[in-house]
Amino acid sequence: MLNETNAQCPVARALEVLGDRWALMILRDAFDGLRRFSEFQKNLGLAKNILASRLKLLVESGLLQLQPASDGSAYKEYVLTEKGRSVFPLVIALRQWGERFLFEAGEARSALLEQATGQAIAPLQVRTEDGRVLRPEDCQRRLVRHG
Amino acid sequence: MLNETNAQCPVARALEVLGDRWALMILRDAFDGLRRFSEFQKNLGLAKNILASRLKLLVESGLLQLQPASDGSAYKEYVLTEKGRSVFPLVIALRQWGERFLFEAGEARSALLEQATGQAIAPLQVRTEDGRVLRPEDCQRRLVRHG
DNA sequence: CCGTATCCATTCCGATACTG
DNA sequence: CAGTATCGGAATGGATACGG
Repeated sequence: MLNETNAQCPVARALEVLGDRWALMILRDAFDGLRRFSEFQKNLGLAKNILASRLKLLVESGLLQLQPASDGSAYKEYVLTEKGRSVFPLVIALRQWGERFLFEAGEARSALLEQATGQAIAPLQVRTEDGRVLRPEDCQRRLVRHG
Repeated sequence: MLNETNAQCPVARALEVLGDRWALMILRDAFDGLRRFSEFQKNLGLAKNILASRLKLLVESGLLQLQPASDGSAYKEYVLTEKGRSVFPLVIALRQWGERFLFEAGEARSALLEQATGQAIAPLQVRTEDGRVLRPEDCQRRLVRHG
């Protein structure tokens, strides 16, 4: 997918790992606390061979890590690494965008922002380091390229 | 891709639109100021028929909008709608994650956060509405489901 | 339970040629 | 310039069977 220009683009590189159809769904479930192969499979409803290959990719990419099962059983668990946990803002961005634009009025949107903490999440905003909110128009032609 | 469980998940819905191999790359370029068919094609290096179908999808999904060309030529331009501009934090999240984890030390990372504004972007953080930083561990089992 | 191996259907993508 | 039409190959996904 990457040509020479885009090989230097961090967005393009990130999409090489995360742009897959299942990667972010698996990570979403991992953030939800899922760890076991069968849990992912049940919740995602995808074929086992596909799940196996995606999990392997995520492990190889360093987003997930295989660990002994926490319940003492003989099996392994897939747990997020620091690199994987760092995808959190991305998943939240997806979630907020989906909530805002992809639900009809009738679909109980109000409940969607509630968390286990009982505390709503504030909308993600892009800010400069001095605290100003940065809008897309403000950084045209510099989002991608280096020079 | 969506089963019944995930059809109600805003992350899954968002990925139905944005999880495509090209959608976020096109939007990235749109944030960079690209508007014309040929500009996208040149920068992304994908086949014209593919680009045409993706642009059509993005227009149908309400992320892009066809407008008369700003330079007075006879052609049309693809410009971001409000819905499309709202993907901005997501692209920034991708970018920051890519910069942090997908570049080696030798690859001039320092320049990557510079913007046209000359001002660095602060790392995106997920916060509750009362201002506390929210980490993934804090909201297990409530990221996706409603009930 | 946790995968791997195999097979098949479908979808996606790139290249090319063509049109207004 | 901005697409559409067509085609072949590659990648993807699902189902099933099998093994540790």
